[in-house]
Amino acid sequence: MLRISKLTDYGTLILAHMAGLPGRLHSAAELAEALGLGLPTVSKVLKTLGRHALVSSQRGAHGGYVLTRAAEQITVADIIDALEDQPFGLTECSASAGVCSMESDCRIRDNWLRINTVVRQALQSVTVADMVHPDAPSPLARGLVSNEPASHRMHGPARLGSRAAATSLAACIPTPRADDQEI
Amino acid sequence: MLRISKLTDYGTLILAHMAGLPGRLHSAAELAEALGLGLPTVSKVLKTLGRHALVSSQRGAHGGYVLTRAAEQITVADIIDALEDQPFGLTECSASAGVCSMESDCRIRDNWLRINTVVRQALQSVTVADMVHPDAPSPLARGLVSNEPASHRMHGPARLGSRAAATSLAACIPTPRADDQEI
DNA sequence: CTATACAGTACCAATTTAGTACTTTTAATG
DNA sequence: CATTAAAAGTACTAAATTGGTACTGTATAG
Repeated sequence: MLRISKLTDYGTLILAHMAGLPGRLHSAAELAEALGLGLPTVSKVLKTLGRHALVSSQRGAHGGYVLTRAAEQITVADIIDALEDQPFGLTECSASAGVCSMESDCRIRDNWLRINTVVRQALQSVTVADMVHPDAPSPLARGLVSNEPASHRMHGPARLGSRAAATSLAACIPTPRADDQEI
Repeated sequence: MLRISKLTDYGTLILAHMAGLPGRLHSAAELAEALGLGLPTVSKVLKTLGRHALVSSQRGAHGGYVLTRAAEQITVADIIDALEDQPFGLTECSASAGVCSMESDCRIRDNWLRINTVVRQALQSVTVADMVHPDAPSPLARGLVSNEPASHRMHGPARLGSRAAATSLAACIPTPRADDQEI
């Protein structure tokens, strides 16, 4: 139904909460309490996030979890990759391969692959840090086209400068059409 | 799991196939045969598409379905809206309202709303016609930034010229980050 | 008036997802 | 070194969603 799973949603909540008090250890119990979620559930999410190296854990008494990277460097796409078990892709045939039945030479598939790319890029453009800071407008809102990206965006590795011309999603409004309805 | 349902996928196949032979009536049986799908399933999809006015039906002997609009004016977003029963939105709280439990003042939600918008725009930018024509590169691929949009794109209503500066999704590569992994 | 084809409803089966329980391992601390 | 706090791992149950089918009704062409 084109939804992320609840666990993934919890993941964003948990990481955002942890990002609010950086450097500190957060026990699963503390997070469950703060977010109003069940302890086993929070625990499960954190374990998975740990397995994907988004948080690291300290076992034993006074243990807990910490973010392994700065909140600015954890994207929504990362969280989805960690918590959704199937590989990313809006359709089965575009996520995996060779499942498409027949006919139409599957030009369709090519289009899904492209759509996937765009969707994924949208998800990669939002970080946990964006979720936390109330003041800073989200990257989707602020005009990133101005060649001065938000400062906290600077210390990520691999910022392909080559595509600097179009870093804004807000500015990226593809031609809307006919029955433009509310979201 | 961030997937569209199979029925929605079938919907794109069916509509694309119909778009290949425009003006003609297509019976559910014919489509099922051509696409290698079960007749009841195809029938179900077509009924739903009919209810959402993407196809119209002719009952009785030699009846069948036709597209109600030009293939250029049916977007992937339209198909999703018709066939997925829940309202569009990547998270429950961003699709509906007032389900968010507590805490964090839900700045999170705002961000999801924005992400939704971008994703939806991507889905709105691809039409059934794009799925069919093998030669014409998809709008996601071709550089729409060039101020001459593909001709078939012209007869849609409401083409907000004001945003003409950035009509390309391909050009819209938001700053990629750290662990850029394959899709 | 019969055959064909859509319309609607309801149902069943299978998959996915969410949440829970229980056991094991690790580390801090008195 | 025993106790306690906390994560790790595994497995299971229950609920929700999805996909597919069956059956009954209605319209139309010939």
